[in-house]
Amino acid sequence: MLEDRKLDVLRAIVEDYVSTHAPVGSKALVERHNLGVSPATIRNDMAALEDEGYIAQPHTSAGRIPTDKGYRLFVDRLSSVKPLTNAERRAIQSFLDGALDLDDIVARTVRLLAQLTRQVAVVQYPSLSRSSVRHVEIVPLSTTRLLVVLITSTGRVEQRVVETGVEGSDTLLAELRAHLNAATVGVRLPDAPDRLADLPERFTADQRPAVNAVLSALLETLVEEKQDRVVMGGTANLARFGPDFPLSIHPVLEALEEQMVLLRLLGEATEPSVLQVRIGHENVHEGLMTTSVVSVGYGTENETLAKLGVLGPTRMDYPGTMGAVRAVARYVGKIVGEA
Amino acid sequence: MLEDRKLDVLRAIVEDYVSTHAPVGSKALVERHNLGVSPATIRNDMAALEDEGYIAQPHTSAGRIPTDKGYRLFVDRLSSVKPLTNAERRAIQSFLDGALDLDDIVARTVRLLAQLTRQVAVVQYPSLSRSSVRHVEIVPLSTTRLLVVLITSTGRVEQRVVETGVEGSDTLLAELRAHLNAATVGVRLPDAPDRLADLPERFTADQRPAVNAVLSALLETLVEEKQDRVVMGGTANLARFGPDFPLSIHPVLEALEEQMVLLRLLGEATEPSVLQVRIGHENVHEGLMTTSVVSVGYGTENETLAKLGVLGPTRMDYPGTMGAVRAVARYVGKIVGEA
DNA sequence: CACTGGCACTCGGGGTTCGCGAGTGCTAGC
DNA sequence: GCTAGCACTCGCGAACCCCGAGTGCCAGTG
Repeated sequence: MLEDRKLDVLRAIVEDYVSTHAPVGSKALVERHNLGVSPATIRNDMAALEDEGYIAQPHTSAGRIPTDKGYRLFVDRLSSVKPLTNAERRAIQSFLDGALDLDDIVARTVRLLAQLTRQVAVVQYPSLSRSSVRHVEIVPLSTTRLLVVLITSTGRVEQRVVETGVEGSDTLLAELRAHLNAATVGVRLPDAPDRLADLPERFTADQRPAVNAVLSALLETLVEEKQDRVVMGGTANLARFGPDFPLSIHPVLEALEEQMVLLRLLGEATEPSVLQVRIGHENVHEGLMTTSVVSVGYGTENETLAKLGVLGPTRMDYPGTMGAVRAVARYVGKIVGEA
Repeated sequence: MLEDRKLDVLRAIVEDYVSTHAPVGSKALVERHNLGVSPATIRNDMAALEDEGYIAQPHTSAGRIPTDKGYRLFVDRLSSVKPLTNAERRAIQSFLDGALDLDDIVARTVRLLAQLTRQVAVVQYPSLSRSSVRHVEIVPLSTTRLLVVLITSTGRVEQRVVETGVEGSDTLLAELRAHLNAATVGVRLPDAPDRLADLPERFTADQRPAVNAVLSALLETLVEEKQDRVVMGGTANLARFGPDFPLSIHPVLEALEEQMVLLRLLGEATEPSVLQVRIGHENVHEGLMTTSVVSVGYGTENETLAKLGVLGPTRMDYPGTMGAVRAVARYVGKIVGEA
C-alpha cells in the first residue's frame, strides 16, 4: 500500500516536472493529482523517495526534481509507451511515402522525427553488412581509370574510382563485370570477399594488374561499411530545451557533430521494436550527461538494419517520445524492407 | 586629411570591437592604436561617424559599436583579405587530399571551413547543370524493375528505381544502354534531354513502354538538379558567438535547417574567387539579420560549379574569414576540377 | 582652424540589501 | 498511519545605490 503510493508520487513528480519544468512541491502535487491524502503525508513519502535516491531538491527549501535514477524507474515501471493518434500516424505515412531514393528516405525520417518529438533526431543509414549485393558495375572513365559501382539490396550505391595503370579493353571489362556479378550477386556483403578469392586465377597474367586493382577497390567498399553514416537534424530544438539549458548547449552541439559519438549514441543493435532509453549519466559521453536518448532498431521483421532515435533533455516526455520513435521506426522499417 | 583620419578611426573601432567584443570608447582607442591625437579629437570624429550612420552607441553613455553600414564600408574600403599562413595552407591541403569520393570531399570541406573560421560552414554540392554525362547504366533489379544510374563528370552518381510494368529482355537493355550512352555521354546535363528526344522512335512499339519508363526517369534525374544539395557544419560554433548571442540562437538554427534558406544564403553564382559578403540586414532572412555571410564560388578556372561559405556574427573577423573562405574554395575547386 | 584639456553630466552594470513566499521537517494529536 | 500546525530555511526578484567609463561642450592654444 505504502509502496504503491510512493510510486504514484514519483510518477506524479516526474509528470509534473516534465510539463511545468519547475521543482514540484507537496502542495502542488496533491492539488493537481487526486491522491486522496494531505500534503504532509506526501512529504513523508517524498522524504523516503529522496533517501532512496529517486528525487532530489536543488536547494534546501525548494520542491523536488527527479534524479536520473527516478527517471529510470519511471521509464521501467511507471509509464507505458504512448501510442500515436491516428492523425499522427497519417502524418508519418504521408511524410515518408513519396521518397524513392534512400538518401531521401533517411533525410525525411530525420525531419519527421525532429518535428514529431521536437527534439534532436538521429538516423543511421541501413547497414551494408546486413544487406546483399544486387549488382556490380564497372564504368570506364578514361583509358586507365575506372569507376567501380556497388549496388546493394537496400538501394545503397557505393562508388570508387580506380587507377589501373594499364589500358583495359572493353572485352576484359565485360568479362570482369560478368565474373564479379556471377560471384557476388545475392550474397551478403560480409560473405562476398570469400566468393571473390579465386577471381584473379580466372584471368591471364597480363590482365591481373587491372583485375587486382578493381578487386581491391571493390573489397574495400564491401568491408568499409562506409563508416556507418549517421544523419542528424532538429538541432534547433536544442535551443528550445529551456533557458537553463543554453549554458550547456555548446558541449552538446559539439558532441553531436562527431560521427562516432552519434553512432555510439544509438547504442548496440537490438531487435527491431525494442526501445532503448539512456538517461543522463547512463550516456558515457561527457557532454551528454544532462540528456537522454531514446533509440530503437529498424529493419525487416527479423533483422535490424540500423538504428534511429532522438536526443533530448533528461526531463523529456518519455511516453510520448517513445511512442513517436517506435512508430517512425516501424514505418521506416517497412519502407526500407520492401525497397 | 580629416576624411582620412575618420576612416582610420572607423577601422580601429571595427577591429577593436571585433576582438574585444565590447563597445569601444575614445580613450581606449587612442591607447591601443597610435593615432597621434587626443581623445577629444577622436570624439569629434566619432560624433561625425555616428551622424553618418557608420557607428552607434548602444546606450547613451557607452562606447560605440559599428553599424552594418560601418562594417560594409570596412569590408569594401578599409580592409584587405588576409592571406593564410603557410601552415594553414598545408593544413588545408593535407585535410582535403585523400578524399576520393565526392561526398567525402564535401564533408571534409565543411569540417575544414568550420574549424578554420570557427564559424558555421555551408557547402553546396557541385551543380549538375554545369557538369556533363559520363555514363548511364541500367541494372535489372527484378523482372519488371530497373535501376537507372547516372554518373556525371563531377563524380556524382544519381540513381532511380523504375517500375516498367513489363518484362524486359537482356538484349533490349543492352541496346537501350548503348543508345543512351551514345546519345548523352560528354553532353552537358541541361542539353541531354534534347539528344534523347528521338530515342523512342528507334525501338519497336512493344518495346516502347519500357523505354519510355526508363527515359522519363532519366530525364527527371537530369532536370531535377537534386534540389542542389547543401551541407552544413560547425553549428557548435554558434554557441561560441558570445553569451549575448544565445538569445537569438534559436531562429538562426531554425533557418539553417532549411535547405532553401541555405541555398539562398550562398547567394547568386559569381565567378570563382569573387568573394561575396552579406552583412546583417543585407541577408533577407529574418532570423539571420544579426549574422554575416561570406561566400564564394568554386570550380574550374572559368566556371563556377557551386558555392561555399561561412556564417557568423556580424562582428566577425572579416579579413581572416575572407582569406580562409577564398583559400578553401581554391583548393576545393582544384580538386573538383581535376576529379 | 584644427586640436586639446577640462568639466559637468549621463546612465548601464554590478554589488548589496531585503522581504516574500514556497517549501520543508518535526511534533503532537486524531 | 495520517493530519494539522508551526517554526524554520533560503532562493529569487525588486529595490537601491554607487562607481566609473564615456560623452558633449566650451574655452583656450599653436
